[in-house]
Amino acid sequence: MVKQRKGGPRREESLSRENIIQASIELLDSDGEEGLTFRALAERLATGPGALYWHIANKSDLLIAACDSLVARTMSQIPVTTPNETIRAVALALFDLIDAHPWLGSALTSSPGALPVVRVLEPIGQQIQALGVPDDQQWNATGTLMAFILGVSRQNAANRQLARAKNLDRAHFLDVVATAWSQLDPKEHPFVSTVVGRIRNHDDRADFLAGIDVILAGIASLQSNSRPPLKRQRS
Amino acid sequence: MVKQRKGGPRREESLSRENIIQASIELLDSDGEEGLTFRALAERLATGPGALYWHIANKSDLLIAACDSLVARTMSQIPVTTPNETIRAVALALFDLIDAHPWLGSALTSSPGALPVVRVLEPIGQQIQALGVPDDQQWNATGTLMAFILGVSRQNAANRQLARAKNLDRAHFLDVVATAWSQLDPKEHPFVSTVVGRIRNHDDRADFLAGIDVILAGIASLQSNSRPPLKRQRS
DNA sequence: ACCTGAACACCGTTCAAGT
DNA sequence: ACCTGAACACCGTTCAAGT
Repeated sequence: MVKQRKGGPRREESLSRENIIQASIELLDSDGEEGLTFRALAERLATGPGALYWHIANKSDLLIAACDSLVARTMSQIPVTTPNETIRAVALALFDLIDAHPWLGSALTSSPGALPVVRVLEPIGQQIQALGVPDDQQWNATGTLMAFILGVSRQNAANRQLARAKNLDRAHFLDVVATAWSQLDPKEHPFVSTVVGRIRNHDDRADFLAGIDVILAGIASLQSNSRPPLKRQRS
Repeated sequence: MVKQRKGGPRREESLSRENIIQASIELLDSDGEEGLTFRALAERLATGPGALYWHIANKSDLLIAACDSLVARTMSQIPVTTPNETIRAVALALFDLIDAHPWLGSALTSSPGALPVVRVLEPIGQQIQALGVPDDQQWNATGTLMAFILGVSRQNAANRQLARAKNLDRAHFLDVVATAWSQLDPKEHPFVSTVVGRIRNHDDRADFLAGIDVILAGIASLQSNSRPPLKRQRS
């Protein structure tokens, strides 16, 4: 709406990488992932689309930078208590962050080895080390947790964006799924039939925490057994 | 290349939904996710882009249909043995399928309650029931497994598509990540520093199976809550 | 009923030209 | 050094017009 240029030659309002990143976050939060276009961003910053390319490499670069800005701030605020509690805190913080900014989901997916992912992987790995997990199992334990945390958070974000794109609220979204599932043949879908009733009032956040606890229990039980409890024979 | 029209008026080659879906799969497999455009698809089928809309609703509809075609075939071929072995077989089959067709990753993400997901959820839930997990924990156990399986498979697919887009093979891709991680300050990243050496030769498939076993162990240990979990797993 | 293909309303990115 | 904005090479989707 208001073009900053009008007011006067304030140096602070000139284009900069940080400037552009913050404007991108606002745009992504207000208009969703497909709301971030170079034209819309340029208009908000009262410039032309080409000018942005002086400060950022491309759209992927911009998305990762916007993502890292939020992830860095969030992860720096996690209190460290016991290992399991800290892992739960990191997991929940990321879940809530992605829930509040669904576009983070795809940003994290498309930059697997980049800084944002490291900011989550590192504290979880440290707590796995603090739990006393043997060296050769640390990667397995941490990777499993990490995959679960990112997987759930991203699917949650995707659901939210999907509902938004179709102009459905959460209740309607779940209703569509529940209705579809209840029309399946119960003989062929005994499991889905038994859980379909719980779909409408389930709590994504509670389910997420329960999953974290299943994995933490698995990590603990693999350690406490002197012999490997789940020996695989063949694929 | 060859326009079917030339040959003659073969009725079998006229446009149909099934026709379009199979051509889409070929296009997605050969050219990747961004290779599927209505113009390219129309050219391959020797027609115009508008004609496709007579048979399919939109691009999302097309992607889900193509996805379901592959998932249905794969899931129908899983042999049912013991619960844990069957769960591993389902998980591995989906992992390998998405690995071979990375575009399945986004197709599954963008249709959470749809048929393709149900085809995986149902057999896993059935085996969780067969394991004797109590009713009120079945959703938790199945959902945790499902989230992990889809999460890992999708990230794997995303990595593959990322590497493809940058014209990197797997070795180079891992090298980029390993190099970036080894340049981080080891004091601030004690965990990442210890695992960076194993990045270049890790096996995604083996890591995936190890994660499945962690979760299965967690499910087993949560069931026998009071006693130490020394139950034999081969049922 | 089914197909055609031009047209609409967009994209990300580039680049000669400006200051 | 930094910005402008037209231009390029695309998209998904629509729709009047054809058969």
